[in-house]
Formats: sequence, C-alpha cells, structure tokens
Amino acid sequence: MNIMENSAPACECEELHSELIEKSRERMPEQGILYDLSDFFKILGDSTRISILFAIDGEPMCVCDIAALLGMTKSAVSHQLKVLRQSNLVTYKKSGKNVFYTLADDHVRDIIEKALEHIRE
Amino acid sequence: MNIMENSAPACECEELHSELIEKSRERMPEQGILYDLSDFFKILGDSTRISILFAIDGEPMCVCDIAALLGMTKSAVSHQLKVLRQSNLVTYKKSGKNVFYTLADDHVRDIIEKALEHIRE
DNA sequence: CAAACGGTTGAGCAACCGTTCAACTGCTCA
DNA sequence: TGAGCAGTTGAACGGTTGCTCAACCGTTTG
Repeated sequence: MNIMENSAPACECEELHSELIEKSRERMPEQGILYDLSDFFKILGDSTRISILFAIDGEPMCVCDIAALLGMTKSAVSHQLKVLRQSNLVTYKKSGKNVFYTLADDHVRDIIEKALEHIRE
Repeated sequence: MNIMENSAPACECEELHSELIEKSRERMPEQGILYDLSDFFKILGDSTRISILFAIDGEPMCVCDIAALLGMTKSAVSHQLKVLRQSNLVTYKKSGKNVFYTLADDHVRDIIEKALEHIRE
C-alpha cells in the first residue's frame, strides 16, 4: 500500500495537473525509504546529539567526559547515547568502569560536513 | 567550597580525562553553529517535509497537487511549506490562483542523496 | 565484603511539534 | 459583481521528545 494511492485523509481539491502528479509519483522513493530518511535526520536534529557526535569525533570519549564537556548530567548524555547507539551512529568499547564512545561511520561525518557548507554558504 | 563549582549546569562527576576534554573542546564548533546545524536537520527530520522536497524536485508543483500526491489536506501541506520557506529550502512563484513551489538549493539534494546512500549502505 | 564510582534505565513532567478545523485572503471567471 | 477555488493562517489538541530524578547494575578498590 502506497501513500499516494490511499483513500484515507483525502485531499479536498481537484487534481489540477494530474500528469504532473503522475510524473512526480513515479520519481518518489517508496514510503519506507522516506520514513528511514526522516528518522535519520531526526537523530541529527538535536543540538545535544550533534554536539556529542562532534565531541567523540577524533578521539573516543567516555560518558563522564562528554557530560563534563557539554555541561550536562551523565544521565542526559547516556539517554542520547542510547539513541545514537540504536541508530548505529556510534559504537562503544568498555574499559573497566568506563565506556568509550566513537563515531561508527564516516558517512555521517560527510553528511554533517555537507550540511555545514550549506549553512555557511 | 566545591571545586566543581562553575557557571554552567555542572556535571556531577570528576573530570577523569581533562586533557581529552580540553582537546575535544578545541575541536568543537562554536555553539551557534551547532544550533544552526541541528535546526537544519530538524527541518529534514519529518517525513512530510522530506516527501514534499522529493515531490517538487524535478518539476515545480502547486500546493493542491502536492496535497493530492501525498494524500494530505492543503492546510497541512501549506503549514509545512511555510517551514520549508522560512528555512530557505524552497522558493515559490505565483501564477494565477496557484503557487508553484521548487527546491531552492542544490545543496539540499546533495545532502539527501548522501543520506540515502548511508541508509542503503 | 562493602563503599564508591561510571554508566544505564524507567517514570514523570514540561516543552515542542504536526495535524485538524475554521476562518480568512486573493485570484478567476461566469 | 459574486460564487468558487487555491492557498494561508491561528488556535487547539494529541502525540512526541528531551531532561530530571531516583533507583539500579557492574566494576574497582579499600
């Protein structure tokens, strides 16, 4: 089932340019992809999480240090690290009492870099 | 007298690796940039808005057609278009009763493309 | 072993956000 | 000129989300 063909919350207007709509429909990625995409950006759409990613880019850091660096509680940082873990943006390595977090993926660095360019334009 | 006393919302733990923290602090972009960055990703972090961007990529579309394509009300689409307009991700051109929206920027296409690669990995 | 510390977790709360609804503007055409 | 449609807007509501707080787990150390 595709969003485009659903009958649910219908548009209340006539289809003015049905050809345009049809062409656009063919170009659209499938719904699952769109959700994955927005979910991915949702993760990056929080200043705490972005900050964490910058913090651990370069050298692994433990929760306590990240918390100190960002001026936040361990708990708040840990909650966000969980989100980043679940979306595979970070990995970790336990070492005694500490847990060191690292960027999991170079892709993410690239995307953030491109977004930085866009912002500074 | 507490050593940990500082202006920011303090972390409740000792600074275990203060050198690491200092180095990381130097690498960090300034806070304003971090906010701009997360604000940008926040815009992309919604499936409706991402869908709209895909829809109008290629050929300009009017609100009514986008609504028909996505199975949403004109109102909902218009609200999201406002967000996209305010963050300069889309531009528009009025033509009679219609308003045709277009992608404002190639940067955005690039970023979404990179994110797509990441998701499919 | 018990105390201490790093880290995680779940519940709860407040702020935020996306949709709906209703009212409105402005353009077009009969 | 006025009916009708495209589009916008603001208020309101319901779901989501990020932080706090308190309790907890696992490792280290005295």
